[in-house]
Formats: sequence, structure tokens, C-alpha cells
Amino acid sequence: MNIEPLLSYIQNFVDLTDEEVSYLKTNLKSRKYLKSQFVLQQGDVCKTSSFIIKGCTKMFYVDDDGQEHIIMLGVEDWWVSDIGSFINQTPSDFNIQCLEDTELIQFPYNKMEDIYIEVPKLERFFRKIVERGLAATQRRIIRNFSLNAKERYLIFRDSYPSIEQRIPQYMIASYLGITKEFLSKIKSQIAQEE
Amino acid sequence: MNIEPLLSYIQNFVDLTDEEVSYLKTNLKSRKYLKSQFVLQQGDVCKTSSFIIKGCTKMFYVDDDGQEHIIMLGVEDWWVSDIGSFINQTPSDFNIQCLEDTELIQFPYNKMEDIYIEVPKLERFFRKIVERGLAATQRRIIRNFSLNAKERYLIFRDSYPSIEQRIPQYMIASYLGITKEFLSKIKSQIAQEE
DNA sequence: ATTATTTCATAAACTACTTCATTTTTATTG
DNA sequence: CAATAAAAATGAAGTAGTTTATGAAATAAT
Repeated sequence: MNIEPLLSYIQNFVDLTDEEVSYLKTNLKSRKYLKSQFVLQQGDVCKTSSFIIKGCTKMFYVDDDGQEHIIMLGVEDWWVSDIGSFINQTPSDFNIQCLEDTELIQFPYNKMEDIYIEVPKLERFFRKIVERGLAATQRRIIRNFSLNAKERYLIFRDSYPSIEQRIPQYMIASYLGITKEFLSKIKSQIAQEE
Repeated sequence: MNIEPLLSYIQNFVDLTDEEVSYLKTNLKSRKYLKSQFVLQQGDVCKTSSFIIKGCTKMFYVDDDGQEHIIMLGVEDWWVSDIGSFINQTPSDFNIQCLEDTELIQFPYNKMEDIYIEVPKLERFFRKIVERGLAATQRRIIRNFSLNAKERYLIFRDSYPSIEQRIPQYMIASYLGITKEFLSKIKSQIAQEE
């Protein structure tokens, strides 16, 4: 189990002893998915919170008209889960699908209680990363309200230059909340300006 | 200090002993604001995380064009803070302003470390409420993407019927991400249908 | 290589929502 | 209670983004 990337990620927030690390290891699962496989499907309960060791995922929502809306993209060192479904163990509204062959380290819901009790530092760790996630999600709401599509695209491009190369353009459009046609128009407009 | 509403809120998540409650009390501050006063101003560091005992607040962002965008509304039993500014102690992009005379219980940033160490249950408590906040914020992003303005308004009206009575319509429009003129049009359209 | 499938580009018609300007209604104050 | 300000309603004109359709280019499958 290639757990190193996760451990060094955790060490950015809290210091774990060797014992704590080995306890943690016994409670985690490594899992590999092929491109296009689903980590979570709409209607299922999200039973794990996952850290991406390698690969790329999309979390998306299919609305009543059958339209797909990408809520989050994930690459190495990111977390993927439907946190609403995970914390309440209720059916999820989302799908999580792999866009490349992907390797995850998974925290099972039914082990979380034990983990928090045995290693309280991890409760601190998760508090901190969820706080950051909330702050980031709020910033995204502001951008959606106060910026137009072109401005949002430019910010996305600057913030995640590597992701743009890895996934098709129509998914970026979906993440930005616009149609693929309109993103195409924006890009040709930008190209003309330069 | 009227701390009861906060305590009963906390008890929904964790059980505090009498000692823990009295320790907590010594680290909290109660503060009253008049209508239109600011709890936080754009550019200042958010030094407290606040629980609303009584009153009503708006958190908003003023964009480069001088336009105001309401990110969150708050009433009794809600939390208000710019969590991004609070956790990193960096200047905030937001304003928090009282829409009524308002009473808050405030958790000071520089006491949080002590509080978490002395009462680890509160670290659990904050982890849980931030998790919920993140899930709720994600749901809001989905709604903004997959629903039109009328649908968003109806959901808002059904979810927070009491808030709608307490604040002016143009603020609800701002919260929904539309102009006050368009919300007015939506409302007259709904009125005709009924 | 060839075919099939997915992705991207372009353009015209359309719609949801904005902007601006004016009027009416409701709330606040002296 | 009048006077003033603030909030809401209304309508006409404009714009950002969608829809639908079609073809080209790139990727993947045979």
C-alpha cells in the first residue's frame, strides 16, 4: 500500500508518531479503479472518504433533465467523497467517476469513530481540512456570483493549469457551469485577443 | 451572558460536563450590536467565530464594480464568521453586518487552541458543524448550477420562511444571485399563478 | 489503414436575466 | 401628519449564455 503521499499530506497539519501511523494503516484500504469506473453512484451511501494517490476523478450531479453538472474535480493529493452522504450515511445525490486509472486510500466510515478516539490528532486534521474545504467552497460561490464565464475560466486555467491538460474541455465547461459551446466561444475569443 | 441557546445547540452534537461548560464560559465573550453595525469589515482579520443568540446578520462581498453580493444570511442559532480569514488569520474579503439589533457569543481565535486542548469534545463539535456547513455549501453550488432563479427562490422561501419576513426583498435577490428587479418579476409571476 | 466514436468549433435563433428609467408603495423621521 | 427616504413594481431595451444543428478534427477500436 503506497501510503506515503497521504502521510506527508497529513504531516502538513499534525505530527503523527510511528505508532499512530501504524494504527492508521491497519484501518485504511487501498483501492484501484480503472478509467471510467465509479467510486460512488447516485443513490448509494458514501461509505468511504478517499485520498487520491494517483489519477483523476470527477464528482457530478445528474439533474432532472439528465444534464450532468460537475461539482468537483480531483487529482493527486485531493480528497474525494460526498461529505453530506458520508457524515449522515444517507443516499448520495452525486456520482464520483474516474477519468484515468486511479488509486485511492480510503477511510471507511465505520472506522472513523475508532480512529478519532485512538488518534485524536486525526480529528484535528480532519477539522482543519474540512475548514479549508468550506472556505474554498465559499470562494467558489462568490466567483460564480460576481464573475462572468470568461473570468471564471481564466481563474480556473491559472489555478489548475495541470488539470486542464488532463480532462476534456466539455468537462471543464460543466465545472464552470456553462455549456461546452460557450466555453469554445470564450476560448476562441481569448485566442484572438492574444 | 445568555449562553443557554449555544449550550443546547452544542448538546446536539456532544455532551459537555458542568466543568467543561464553565471552562468554556470563561473563554467566550458576549457582544451586542445595533442594527447596521459591522461585526467584520472587508480587509480586517476575522478574530472571532460567532454564534447568534438573537438578531439577524448578512455576510456580503463588494465586487470591483461596487456591487454587493450576499453570501450568507444568519439568524438565531446560526454561526457567522469568515472561516477563511478566521483559520488563516488573513484579511477578509467579506463584510458581516447586522440587519437587526443582534447579540452574539464569540469564540476568540487566540483561545481556540486552548479550548481544543482543554475540551477535546469541542474539537469534535467544530469538526461536525464544519462538515455540515461544507455539505450545505456544496448543495448550494449545485442548486445555483442546475436550477433557474424562480426555482431557487421557491426553495429559499420554503427552506427559510421566517427569514423572508425579516429582511428586505432586494437582499434576498442578492442572496439568490439575481437582481432585485428580476426577483420582483418572479414574485408577480408566482402571484398570478396562484 | 479504416471505421467508428468522441471531442471541438462555428453560427443562427432563442431565452433567462440585466440594465436603465420611471412610478408606486411602504417605511422612517422631524 | 406631512415630508422625505427607502423599497418594490413595472416596462422597454440590451446582453450573457443556451439550444440546436452541422461539420471538422482528433482518439480509439477493428
